[in-house]
Amino acid sequence: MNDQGLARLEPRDQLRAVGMRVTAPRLAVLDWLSNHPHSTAEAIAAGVRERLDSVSTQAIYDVLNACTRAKLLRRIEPAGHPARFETRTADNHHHLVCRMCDRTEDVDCVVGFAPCLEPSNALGFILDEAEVVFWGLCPVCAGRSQSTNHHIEESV
Amino acid sequence: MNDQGLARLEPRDQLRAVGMRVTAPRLAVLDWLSNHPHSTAEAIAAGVRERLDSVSTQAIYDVLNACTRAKLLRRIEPAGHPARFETRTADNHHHLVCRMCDRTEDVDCVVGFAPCLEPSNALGFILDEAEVVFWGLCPVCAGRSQSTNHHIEESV
DNA sequence: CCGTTATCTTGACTCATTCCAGAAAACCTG
DNA sequence: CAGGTTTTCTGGAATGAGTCAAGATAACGG
Repeated sequence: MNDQGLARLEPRDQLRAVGMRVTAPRLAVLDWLSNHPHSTAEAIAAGVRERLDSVSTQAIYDVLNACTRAKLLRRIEPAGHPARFETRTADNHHHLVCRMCDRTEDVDCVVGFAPCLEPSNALGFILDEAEVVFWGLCPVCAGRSQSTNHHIEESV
Repeated sequence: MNDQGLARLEPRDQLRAVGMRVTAPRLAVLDWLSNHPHSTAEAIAAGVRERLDSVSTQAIYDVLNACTRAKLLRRIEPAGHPARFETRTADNHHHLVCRMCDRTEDVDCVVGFAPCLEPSNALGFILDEAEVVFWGLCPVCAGRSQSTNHHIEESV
């Protein structure tokens, strides 16, 4: 079973495939994330509690850590933000993050499969991952900040 | 005065150039960082206290934040690690981080000046920075982990 | 040298996350 | 499908990195 295959399974079978026990909190977390990628632990906890009505915060963190270790989830940690999680683990894709509203979106590799995985000079390091975060403003915030600036300019 | 020029000035003159007051904690932090790039706030505090014998932790954070805002310093925050600071701010270079010992080194842009600053599809985001972190093992840790594995294989 | 204003000190506090010990539940086994 | 093992979950305390706030101190501009 390769990673690509794993992603197509139901949460229940994904857990079985990596030898993890099937529990309600795990199913709920995986299910929530498949519909709400890039959620924080807090948002996931809120979503999971909507349908399980009682899950400890610690359980959420345990589930996220166990699934990340088992490669069912991927954790991203944009500078200055709490960690976010996603179910898309099969490829080394990257992220766009809005500096204003924190909206986070996927972007495919810039150059073929592993972009930039060969830096100009690796100084002897043995690399296993190239993590790329593009920072900027999402279309909504870009529009808003422009109109805000406009407003400020007018009122000065 | 452009950014390249700033970098060549003494700390005292860098501060003056951006209109900040010259204080002992600021001089000590800038001086320490020019000799110890990629230090954490804690390491910087320790270094600064060696020659100032009394600086509050809050002062260290204030200095780091003020200088980062003024672009005299750049802050990098590798996932799962406390923030690190460096004086090299004139270019958009990237970093190698060792997963084992946290050693952090600079690498130049992979492709020309702003590598990857154009993702395949920016989804309408207006980007201002492409942050790249290469994760792996530094030469020392790679050597050590290889000999460790060897040892394990032998002992099994 | 003085006044203004930025900076520093001290100490409380937040946030995201982890650690711990015991209770509960999932899986294997017969 | 009951019993035993082992993993996972609960509840509560604790951690690390960093921020907030109020008053004391010290840079700079005149």
